[in-house]
Amino acid sequence: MGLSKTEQFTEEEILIARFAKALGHPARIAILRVLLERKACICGDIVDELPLSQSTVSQHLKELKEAGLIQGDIDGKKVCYCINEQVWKQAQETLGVLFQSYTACGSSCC
Amino acid sequence: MGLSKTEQFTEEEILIARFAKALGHPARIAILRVLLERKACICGDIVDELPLSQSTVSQHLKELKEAGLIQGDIDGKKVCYCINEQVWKQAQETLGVLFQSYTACGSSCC
DNA sequence: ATTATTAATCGCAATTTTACGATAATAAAA
DNA sequence: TTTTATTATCGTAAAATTGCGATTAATAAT
Repeated sequence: MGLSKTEQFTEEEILIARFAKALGHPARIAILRVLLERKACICGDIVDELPLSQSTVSQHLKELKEAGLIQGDIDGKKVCYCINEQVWKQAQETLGVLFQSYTACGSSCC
Repeated sequence: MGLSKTEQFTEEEILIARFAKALGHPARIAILRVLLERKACICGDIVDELPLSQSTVSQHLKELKEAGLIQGDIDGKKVCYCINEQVWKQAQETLGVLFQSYTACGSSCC
């Protein structure tokens, strides 16, 4: 059908998936890299850094913003985007916990 | 158009995005949790644990498998799935590096 | 006041994802 | 050998994603 039966899963599963989904496109990783690289946060020079149109980049920014990973503040006629520290760390934490919960199964699974 | 201009991005950006995308659905997080929980790896009892049909779960398993995060070995008429240690750690590493590359921008970005 | 610059949004098209039932395919059990 | 259990795959439908050009909105510059 196309839409997830989101209700059926735990809050944490949904949260982790939401963060991961936001990271699930090369363009958005590239955007985040630009934002991470320049400590001072940047505006729409991001567009110049990416091989995509302005509208497409804007849409990717929107998705990152909706996941909470970044925020954008208006500064004159430009908009300044940057990592949202709190949410970034939350994503780091929740995904980190998931990854760390793996303990090599010693012998022979599969 | 629907498909990413994947070629335009770096290998690493594509790799990270691929891992993240595989994690980008609550059902797949739930599946991984089942796999992580039971150290010994499990087969299609996963289906029983999820609020989705057999075919849907099978498809999610396929996507996790294609991303390399899990593997499935045939055991009689059952199939035993488990985390792929190597790839799991690679995903942990690459995503970890991304998250850690954030250094709080001290003063006032945005 | 008019003109440029910047960024968001709208509308559209192609593709992908999500989901399911039904159908294969495979192997164990009877 | 026929039946049963397990899992993958096919076909289909709805919805979401990706992408772009064109338009709008808002601010700065002239």
